[in-house]
Amino acid sequence: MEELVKTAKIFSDSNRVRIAALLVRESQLCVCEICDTLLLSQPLVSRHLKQMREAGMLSARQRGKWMLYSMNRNKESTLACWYDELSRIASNLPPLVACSAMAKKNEH
Amino acid sequence: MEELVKTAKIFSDSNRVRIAALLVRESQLCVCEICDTLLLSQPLVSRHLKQMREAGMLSARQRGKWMLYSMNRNKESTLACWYDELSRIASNLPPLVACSAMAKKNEH
DNA sequence: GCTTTATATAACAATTTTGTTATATGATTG
DNA sequence: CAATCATATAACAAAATTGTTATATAAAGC
Repeated sequence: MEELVKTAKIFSDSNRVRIAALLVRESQLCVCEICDTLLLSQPLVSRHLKQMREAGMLSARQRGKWMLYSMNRNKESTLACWYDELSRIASNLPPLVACSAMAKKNEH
Repeated sequence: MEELVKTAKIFSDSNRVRIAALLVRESQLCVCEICDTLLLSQPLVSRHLKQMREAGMLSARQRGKWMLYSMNRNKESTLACWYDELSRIASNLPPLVACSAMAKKNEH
């Protein structure tokens, strides 16, 4: 039951749902891309991401000064049944505001 | 999205999850059966039931002085994917403490 | 090495949520 | 019709959550 409640707590805030949906759509994003796309403050996004990471919902890996976040596609978990819904929500979110600094870095 | 967040808010509290699971298992219950089975205070259960009813998750019908609550099996909604999980949770809940007064009434 | 950039964390006020106690309502029973 | 029983609601304190502003950390660029 704790697992279900933990997952539900994450999705009980609409900003976290938007972040999750965006990550489902874009696969992998740095913090500033989420802020710029969803028009949310950086500390707020960082904290939401921390909560989602603690719930085992996403993983982070460092790339230079950027932290890249991506959803954990965990088939076993309660999460599975959310993905269709998240994809649907994602289609109504604004287009990605990509991180130009990171794009430039990646050219090298 | 509001629908998903609303449903998640309901399941973000473990007492509401236990109430939902019990209702899935027992089909229809009065308030005092929920209180006695889950060892929760009556006002707390009443308020949780109100929240769940407002979220469109369950229906109530009056029978004498009892209010009988039951889950809405709404296939279309986000709810569908929760039922398996709720059934599993229900199997770990205490056995039903039935309302003896209502049982006696029903004999007539 | 100093500055800039990306992210994390801390500290705070405002709001929401939970669980309790007390009380109201409304049907039933004696 | 007075007392009782089941439920709902109100009022409250405690705890949790959100969003903000300010600051810390740590990598990169110049």
